[in-house]
Amino acid sequence: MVIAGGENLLLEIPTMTAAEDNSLESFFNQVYAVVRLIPKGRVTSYGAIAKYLGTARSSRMVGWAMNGSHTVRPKVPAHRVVNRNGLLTGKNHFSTSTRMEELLAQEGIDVKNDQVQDFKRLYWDPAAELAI
DNA sequence: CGATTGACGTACG
DNA sequence: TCGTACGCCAATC
Repeated sequence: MVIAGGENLLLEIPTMTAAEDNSLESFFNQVYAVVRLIPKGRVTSYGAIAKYLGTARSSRMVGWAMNGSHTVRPKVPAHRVVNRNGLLTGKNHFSTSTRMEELLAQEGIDVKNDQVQDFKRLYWDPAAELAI
C-alpha cells in the first residue's frame, strides 16, 4: 500500500468524538438508572449491574461511575450497591466512613463489620428481577 | 506518553 | 478453600 502525497500532513486527531462522549454518558446514566431501581431495603452488586448492562467484565467501570453518583440528580442510592460478597467496599467514598452503614440501617439492613447481614436474602439481581 | 491505580469479578492451580 | 493472575478502562501520576 502506497500513500501518495509528499507533504507532511499533521492531522489533528480529536481526543474524543461526540459519539464516544454520548456512549460514556449513556453508560453512566444506565448505571444510575439501575441503581435507582433497587428497592428500599435491598442491595445489589457492581458486577450484577455490569452484567445487566451487557458489560459483564467491566464491573470496575460501574464502581467508577459511582464516583460521580453523588453529584447526579435525582439522587442515586449508592449505598445499596456493595461488592459481590456483601461487603461495604465503597464506604470510604461517602461523606463519612459510617454514612453508608447508617443509610442501610435506616432501611432495616443490618451491617456488622462492613458486612451486610443476610446478604443472600437481601440480594437484588437486576438481570433476574427486571426484564427490559 | 507509559505506568499505576482502583466503589470489581472471574479463572485457575 | 485460599492466594494469585488477569480482564476491564478512565483517570491520574
